Amino acid sequence: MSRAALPASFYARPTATVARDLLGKRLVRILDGTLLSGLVCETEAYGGPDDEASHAYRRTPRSAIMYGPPGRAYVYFIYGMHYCLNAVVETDAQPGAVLIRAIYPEEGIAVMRARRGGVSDAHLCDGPGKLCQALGISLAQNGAELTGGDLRIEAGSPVAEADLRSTARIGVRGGPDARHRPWRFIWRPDRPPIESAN
DNA sequence: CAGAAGATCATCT
DNA sequence: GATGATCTTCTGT
Repeated sequence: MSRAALPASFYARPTATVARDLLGKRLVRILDGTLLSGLVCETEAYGGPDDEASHAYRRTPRSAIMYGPPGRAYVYFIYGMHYCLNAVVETDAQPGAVLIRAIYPEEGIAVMRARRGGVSDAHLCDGPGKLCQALGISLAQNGAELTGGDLRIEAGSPVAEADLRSTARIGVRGGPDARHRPWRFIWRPDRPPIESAN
């Protein structure tokens, strides 16, 4: 499979575009020397001057990284117990971020199971806090370069890319006019990649 | 410095 | 569908 990390130019585009295009891409995490990965299947777009829900709506110490170069990880701690992983997108003029909401686990599933404390496979990584727990992502990864290293995003598999060429396979919810809900992009492949392997 | 809210999750009814 | 867990971050005083 292709193991080329996406270049920074991939992220230097409008937030919703990046959120859409991240579907099917491979999120890779090297944890204690073990490779864990899964295909991105749900994202959410935050950004733009009118998005009050975006952490970049106001510039604070926490959101400062969103004003930096695109292609880095923005990790924050929420509800006293969960971490959320974002990709910084756009430019310093239009800061934005894409929340990675869910992935289909593919590699290193045994490790993910252990880290998730016995939940069923269907719920290993089906939420922003869950995937961070499964992949060992915390504030230590804040600011990490997603273009290479222990936390990176690679091109998707040919099968995933082909499936995503059909717009019908992508669900979209929210948007600026839907009660200020952020754009959410959902990809549900015909055959969930989880095999009983690993 | 106090107070409230929060891009969530697991569990319970 | 509702609730508790748990604490950082931000805002107003």
